[in-house]
Amino acid sequence: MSEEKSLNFLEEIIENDIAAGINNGRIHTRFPPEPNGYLHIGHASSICLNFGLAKKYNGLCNLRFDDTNPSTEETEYVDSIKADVRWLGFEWANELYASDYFEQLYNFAVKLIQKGVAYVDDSSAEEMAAQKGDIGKPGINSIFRERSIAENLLLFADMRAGKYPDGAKVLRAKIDMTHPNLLLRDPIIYRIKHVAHHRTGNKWCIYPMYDFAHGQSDSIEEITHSICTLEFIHHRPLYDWFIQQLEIFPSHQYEFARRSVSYMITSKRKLLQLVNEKHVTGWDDPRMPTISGMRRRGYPAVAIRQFCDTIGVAKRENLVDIGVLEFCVREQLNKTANRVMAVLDPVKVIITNYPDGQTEQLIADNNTEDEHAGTRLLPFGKELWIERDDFMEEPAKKFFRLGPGLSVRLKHAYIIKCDSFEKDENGTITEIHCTYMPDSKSGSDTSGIHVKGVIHWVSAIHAHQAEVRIYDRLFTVEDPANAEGDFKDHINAASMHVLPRVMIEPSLSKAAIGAHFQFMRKGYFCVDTDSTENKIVFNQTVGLKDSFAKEMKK
RNA sequence: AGUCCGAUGGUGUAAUGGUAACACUACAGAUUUUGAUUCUGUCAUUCUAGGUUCGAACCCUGGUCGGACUACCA
Repeated sequence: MSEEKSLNFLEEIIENDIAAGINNGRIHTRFPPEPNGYLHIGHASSICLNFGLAKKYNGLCNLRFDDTNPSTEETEYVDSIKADVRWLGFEWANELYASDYFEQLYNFAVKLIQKGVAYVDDSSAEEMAAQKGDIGKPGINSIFRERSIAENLLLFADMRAGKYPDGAKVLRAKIDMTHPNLLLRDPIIYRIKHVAHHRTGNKWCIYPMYDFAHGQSDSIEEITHSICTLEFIHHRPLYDWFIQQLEIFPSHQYEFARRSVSYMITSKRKLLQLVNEKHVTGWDDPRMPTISGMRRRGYPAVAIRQFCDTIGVAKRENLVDIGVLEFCVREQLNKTANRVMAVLDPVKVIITNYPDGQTEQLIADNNTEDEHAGTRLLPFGKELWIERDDFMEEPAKKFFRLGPGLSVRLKHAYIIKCDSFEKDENGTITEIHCTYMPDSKSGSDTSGIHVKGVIHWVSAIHAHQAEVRIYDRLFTVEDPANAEGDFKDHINAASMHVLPRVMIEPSLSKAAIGAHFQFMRKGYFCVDTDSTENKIVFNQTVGLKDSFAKEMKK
């Protein structure tokens, strides 16, 4: 009964708050993306946290789009974000938009003016920057700081009415130009932008700054625990100041360290660059760390959730080994993916003592890890395709596969022995000649022969062809965001290999888009969205562990 | 320079004043009709100097190191 799992620091805060009766034990979180890009693995972490916490403590979690900058935001992104959150397995209590609060936010600003703690400033961006001071050096007051309340009210109304061009005026909070926290040196809270908004159209020509929208949006929604990443820690005093001045619901913000994963990049700006400059085929390129990319690559949602859970949450910087993510993916797929046979790099095997033209149907289990997975029929014949690297002309030590005089088990089928082989003028093996042991058939083996190696194969006359895309990490360095030079200098030029002529067993030819398989002894693969009626395309999701390859490297 | 945040095996996370643990990785072995899976084992950890205490990863003080902050972005 006492399967006590330790709490992370946020759970601890929440449990303490519940125990103290704060908000009567009500828990309400939110996931607040800006719709200016696709969600990535870092967002997945935040989604799992916010939705997960709400679920664990019988609370609610909103999906709120922080859409305060119309220049960068688009409906396409809204749609993709909703799809990704749902695919990850979460459903929001309310779908909300900061833009829904524009009128209320405007009134909040008016209230600050009336209280004498906000003013309209005509200074240019350069002037304000100059007056701001510096780290460790106090700023100086703007000459517009002491305008009368009446004048500020009038000016702000005129800003809304569109009487001024972009950049002519801003509304600022009047706090303290000498504050050690730069964010409290009279921050801008409204700016003029004659730009259409993806939801409000041309209704507004002034837009609140993120800092004047985010905290109040949380407050309006009565979010109890407003969870965000560490870089917003300096903003908290500002949000608290607004809440206090406006006398509205006191949401509390808590910050955690964003999760970095090795060989990945999670800057929306940089990801957008990869897309725009065609280093990848799109936001959902299977090499991208986006949720849509990982989905297309074949990572199961449950694996991503498990990953987020495994790496936990804390406040220190981190760089999580991508191997942990791959482990979670393999662990899920091992339980769920049906086993099939596909030969990625084919070489012909001819079984000389097998009758010409004969075929037989073998029974193959789909997944021994899943007792409900069932079996399928697998055709066998005289000519087979096997993997080129399952044959060695001069077998290495401990090579348990095919080579002159060596015997091997064909999975689900017979034991064969290699008698001879043929090469072309380049030294490439073209054909391998074997004999099979008729009494060694899987399931009814009476041969008494024991072989150590088992290889996969596909019957040549029954084989279908497929394109398979093999992926490697997108970057060559562990931490591309912090590596020397531009992050694009570290793009892995060989991050994708296309195998145009892979031999697949016939059962695979009608697999549905998105279906997961284990290609035995090779890895996990899924059917790509590029597949058509006549051509099926597979993505390699992740390879199998390969202790033999590791051994050979030594 | 100022303010704030952080520091536990190679990596990530626990231990909340009482034997430093779990996962991944690495390594070794067992099982295996996937060199997969599974199972067993091994290596390896509290930034530093003081203080409080019977007892400190934990509390206090100083230091060191790392990070964040100076957009009409979020």
